[in-house]
Amino acid sequence: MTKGNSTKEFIIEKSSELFNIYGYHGCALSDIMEATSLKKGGIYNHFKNKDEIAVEAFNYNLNKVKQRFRTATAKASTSKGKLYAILDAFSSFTEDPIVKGGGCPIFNTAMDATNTHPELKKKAKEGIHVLQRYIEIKLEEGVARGEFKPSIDVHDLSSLIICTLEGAIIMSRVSPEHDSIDIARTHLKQHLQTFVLSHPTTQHNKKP
Amino acid sequence: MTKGNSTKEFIIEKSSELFNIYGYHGCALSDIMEATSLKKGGIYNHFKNKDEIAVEAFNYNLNKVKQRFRTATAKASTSKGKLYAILDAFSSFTEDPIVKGGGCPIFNTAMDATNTHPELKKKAKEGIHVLQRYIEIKLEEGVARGEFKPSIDVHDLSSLIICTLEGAIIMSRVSPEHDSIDIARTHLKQHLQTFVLSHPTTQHNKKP
Amino acid sequence: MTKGNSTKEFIIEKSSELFNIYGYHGCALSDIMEATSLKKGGIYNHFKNKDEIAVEAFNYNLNKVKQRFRTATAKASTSKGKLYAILDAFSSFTEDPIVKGGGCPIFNTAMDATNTHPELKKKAKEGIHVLQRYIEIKLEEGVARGEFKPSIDVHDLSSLIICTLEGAIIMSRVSPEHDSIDIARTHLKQHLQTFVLSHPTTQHNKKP
Amino acid sequence: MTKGNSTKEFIIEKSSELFNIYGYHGCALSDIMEATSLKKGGIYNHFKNKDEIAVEAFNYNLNKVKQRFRTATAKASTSKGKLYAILDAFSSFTEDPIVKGGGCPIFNTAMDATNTHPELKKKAKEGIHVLQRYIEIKLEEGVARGEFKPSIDVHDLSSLIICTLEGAIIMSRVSPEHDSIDIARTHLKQHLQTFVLSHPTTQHNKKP
DNA sequence: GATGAATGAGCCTTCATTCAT
DNA sequence: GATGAATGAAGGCTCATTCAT
Repeated sequence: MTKGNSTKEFIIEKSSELFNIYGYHGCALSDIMEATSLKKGGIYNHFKNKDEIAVEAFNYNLNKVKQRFRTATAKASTSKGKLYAILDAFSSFTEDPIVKGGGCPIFNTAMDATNTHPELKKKAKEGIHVLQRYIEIKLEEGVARGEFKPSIDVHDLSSLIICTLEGAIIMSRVSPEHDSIDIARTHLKQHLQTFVLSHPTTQHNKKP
Repeated sequence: MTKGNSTKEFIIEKSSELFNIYGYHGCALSDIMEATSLKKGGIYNHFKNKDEIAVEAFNYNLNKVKQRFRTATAKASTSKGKLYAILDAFSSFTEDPIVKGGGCPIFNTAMDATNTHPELKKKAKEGIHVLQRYIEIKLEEGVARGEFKPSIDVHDLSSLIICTLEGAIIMSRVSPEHDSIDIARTHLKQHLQTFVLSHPTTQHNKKP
Repeated sequence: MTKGNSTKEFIIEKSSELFNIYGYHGCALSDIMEATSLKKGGIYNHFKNKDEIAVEAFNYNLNKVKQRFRTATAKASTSKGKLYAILDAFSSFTEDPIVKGGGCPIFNTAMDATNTHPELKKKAKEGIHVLQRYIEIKLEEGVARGEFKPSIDVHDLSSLIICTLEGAIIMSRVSPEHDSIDIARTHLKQHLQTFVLSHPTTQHNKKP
Repeated sequence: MTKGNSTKEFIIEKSSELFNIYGYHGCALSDIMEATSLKKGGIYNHFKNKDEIAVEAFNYNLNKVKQRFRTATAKASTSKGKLYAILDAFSSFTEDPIVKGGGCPIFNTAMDATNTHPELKKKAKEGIHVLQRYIEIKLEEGVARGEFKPSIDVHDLSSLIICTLEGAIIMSRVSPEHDSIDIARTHLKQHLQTFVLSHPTTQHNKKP
């Protein structure tokens, strides 16, 4: 990696944190300058404008999210294991944040960019779609493997999983003292046990 | 109400939309000037700074949210009816937005203000707490009335309802073409039927 | 005149000099700030951008040019007198500049804006057209009054007068030690004597 | 010619167009980079700064102007022929521009550099002087050869020719739809016929 | 109560230039 | 001889805020 590339990568890394923390409008170039110890010109040598930095920073964060899910599912051999690993991966966003500022960078960007930055919003939307498709595929595989009931609606179920856990992540971000993410995860696991798994493990979930 | 007060109210109304659409940093005073057809001085006569407008605008939106829940639950006579009305009220955020810009203004503000505006974040957090407490009370009433099982954990259940539906509202805001909010609501109703209601109505939910 | 208007007028006056001296790109807002002792915001309260200042500054200078021609021709009662007054007015640009920086602000702007500022170029072009039309009218009047030969081509003659004198003004601006403007004026007067006036005064022009 | 020299020459060629089109302040180094497909360093290897490029670019254009006059006069054998060729050469600036951007690069630079770039202004002034001297010499030769009247003032006549035609060239640049250059040329030829040539050809010029 | 004029700080971006590689 | 990375200064413009009127 040349010096230029590593500097560019460095700017993206730092910016990816700043944008996740402060949002697009809340993160000024002067913040990036300070975080990177570079001057304006030094930054603009690598990007044609702030938008380009923001987009690349988003891609960087998106990859980190994907990576976390890939790593999590890779460890499991069964579809059930993979599905549970996905739930756990979502939960991990709270204890072990993907990026400084916390929460899920995809949803953070989605919220930040809606109504203010069409290009970034589009990227975030695509990110959500990728995430949902990732879960759908795991569900389809489970059905194909006979682990999950053929009657399940993979679209609806993946949507439900994302909404429930992303909602909980946001709530945890605002109220870290609450256990919203655990509640959400526990609930979803119970739901999967009851309605999705072909051969549910006998267990006693006390939480409704 | 004096003329001054009504002008102030007018500024708050307009600002409440702008802040919900663009966020704190994304909404400039010049936007408020344009929306109100007032000049700088005309606005600063009523507020000491932008923060004060933002806080009052948030309160204004928070009241609208509360009002919608109150109106919804008032129509129902049973606890189950009230609880279902709450779920429907959440869903209504998408078809019939509380405020221009869509979504839930409490969560919108929470996302926008975390890491950027401590005072506003605190207000949003309190708003979420009020919302959760409101649902808890309805659950407690249902238990007291024998409609809901005494075994339910009202804290966990209220948390789950909010996370699931707020997550879905955000997803709908970003991807309006998805039916995430209906999926979430249907799921929660099925869950309530199965695990919360003391005397569930017999019904055949096909969706898992 | 309100304070605002007088400030705006003041900015235009100062800018009209700066733009004539340095051109559009050569005159920075900081120059206008210094010349007016105002800060950026104070200037932008009166104009929406630099272009608007430049256009109004051009109009201001254009009016000064028109005024000089009007004043000059007003003193003469015959068409010949008016025409000669126009030639003298052009010459006066050199000894008694219309605006700081010298030359003719219309042609200065025309040169400055061609290829760099379409809107300003258009204004300058219109200014030249107005100037030419002004001379044409004086020529037509002279023909109508029987002072000028009916055979003259007012378009060609007005074009010739402007080109010759504007060319000389530019040359004087670059080489003030040369008498190019006098040479041009003398030549044109001789030409008018010989070819335009119906009843030329007998005189002995020694210059070819 | 070494590779370095040819690169330098290439930069000058490209820059000479850009400066003629946009002027000194209007032509950024980034424009030269784009036009030459060279990077910053590649340009600064050959010039110590932008000024040096501008000066060499001016010289380059000045040479092209000189060349056009030399070529034009070389074809004629009589002084009258050479003088008329000079007038035609001026006119050719409009139909067949010396350099992209049109007009006369000497006067373009003179207008651009007055008040903004002393060194460049001095070069332009020298260029005008060279041009005037060139015409004076042709006039003197004509007198010596008995073609032109001995009474003519070569200084005044050369000044008149330049002013008239350069003024017309500028006017053509701003208003290409006008025939200012033809009007100017026709006028000057008639003037030469009448007042300069020792043995004028009988002809009937209809234009005054 | 509302205006308009003014400010200072900050915004994103481009400038010409330098220099190690 | 050419590059790419970096800089400091300056570019035009918008920000939230103040205050005399």
